[in-house]
Amino acid sequence: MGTTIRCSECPLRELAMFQPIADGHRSMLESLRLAQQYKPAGATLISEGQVDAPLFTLFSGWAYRFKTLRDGRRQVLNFLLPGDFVGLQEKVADAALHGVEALTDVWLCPFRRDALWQIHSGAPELGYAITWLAAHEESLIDENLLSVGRRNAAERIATLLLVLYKRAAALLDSVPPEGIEFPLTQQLIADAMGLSLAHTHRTLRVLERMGLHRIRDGRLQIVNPRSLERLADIWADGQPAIRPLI
Amino acid sequence: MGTTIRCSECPLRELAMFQPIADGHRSMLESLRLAQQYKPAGATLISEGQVDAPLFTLFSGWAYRFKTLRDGRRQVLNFLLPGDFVGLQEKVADAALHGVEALTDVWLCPFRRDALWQIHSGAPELGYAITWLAAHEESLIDENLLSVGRRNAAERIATLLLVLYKRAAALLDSVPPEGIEFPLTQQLIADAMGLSLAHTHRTLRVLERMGLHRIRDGRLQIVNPRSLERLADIWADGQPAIRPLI
DNA sequence: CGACGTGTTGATCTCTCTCAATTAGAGTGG
DNA sequence: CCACTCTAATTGAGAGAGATCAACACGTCG
Repeated sequence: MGTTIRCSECPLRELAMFQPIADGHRSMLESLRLAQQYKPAGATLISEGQVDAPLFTLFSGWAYRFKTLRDGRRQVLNFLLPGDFVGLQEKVADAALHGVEALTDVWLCPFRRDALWQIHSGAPELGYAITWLAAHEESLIDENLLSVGRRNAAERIATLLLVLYKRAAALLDSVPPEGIEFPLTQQLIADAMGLSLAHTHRTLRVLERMGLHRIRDGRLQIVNPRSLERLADIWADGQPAIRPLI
Repeated sequence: MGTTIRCSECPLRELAMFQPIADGHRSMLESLRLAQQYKPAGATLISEGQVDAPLFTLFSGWAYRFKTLRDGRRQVLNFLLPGDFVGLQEKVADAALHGVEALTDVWLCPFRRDALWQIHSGAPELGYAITWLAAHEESLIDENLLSVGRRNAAERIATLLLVLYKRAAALLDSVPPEGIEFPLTQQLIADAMGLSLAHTHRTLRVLERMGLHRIRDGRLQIVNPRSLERLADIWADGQPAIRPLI
């Protein structure tokens, strides 16, 4: 796990959820890429206000984007899973308008600073894919905004668990009976859903007691998907069948 | 106001806030464009769940994107002003995940369904601009999510007024003393900030009594920008100096 | 072993919601 | 010109979801 994996051997691409890519495009990406980087859990990947932020694809592990107010109140904007493309927003602003932090140990595939333009100009298909990814991430945030603005605590948490479960499960060949890896702390759930820690905890307890889900040893099981979905009120399951990977 | 304005004579482009564009690109856009469309205030531009949603640039007027829950609770995701590019998200999903409604009478510059790909493949600079716009809109929603998740009612409303004021003012040569056009109802402000109508009204009153702003006859004046900014706790004023226009 | 992070829980408080009316202005039809 | 309707703004009273504050438990780790 110390050496750089070549794009031509990228295991992420093996997954059915990612679009196939032409060999030419694959090698182009490889030429724009730098060596893979490892960062431990808790590491800052992009700091709020950072001027020359990196551009990378999350290769493994979980991370999250967030914003904070001066007095310390923090809002998690969304969670990042393998395959997510990070740093786009920094390219439209002088400085990063949000921070990104590793939630677990992560590996990144960083790109050269000029990669965004190189990709657009050299491979329109991939440029289109980047636009796609940007629009897709926005749709995730839209869903979060709906949660935080209009759902009550139980509904918010049900929605979050469900959405994260589906996203994480899509990256697995099959979901083990103990459920998926789920590294979120209650504080993080609270910060993502605009709730206090205490209320998040109590609400989590209620859902668990109702037999909707279970979180044990850093793993999440969805016990009663039907009820959770009814609570969350999600239609259009949100998860596209297949997506690009840059 | 009944005839289609040619892109080569587009008055929006005259504004300093929009990037200049090469003649070739301008004519390309023109070839991908359909006739301008007028829609009255309240018209549905894209309905939630719509399958083959249009792609357009808002030419004049205000609109907003929103999502609703089955029981009718509604969350406004963001407001759209002239120059905003709409319908990108619909291209990454089978169906529109949100609705778009005209807030005032509007004029649209709709594009052919295949325009997105044509632009990316035929003019990478414009493809890049589209990615830019997508990332920029996401940053607006990030700010909204921070508001709704972590700011109290007064802070939320201060933030919204300030941000909308700046965006709208940037589209004007100069701001008249009566302030900018401001067509939002209190219900809409409530739905955007995740508040109830009653509390929105009371909070608006408080801010006005404190001498921070004034809303009269559909116009918004910022009376005390300093205090509003302190309340809103906005750094990095968020508004890029110059942006693309598709 | 003490420090620290995370989970857990009780008691209290308050911001914001809900429900209910009332007012004001614009538009419509007779 | 006036009744009628509708939308948006306005306001009061009461209720409640969720915040805040304060402990305590438990496991890990240097």
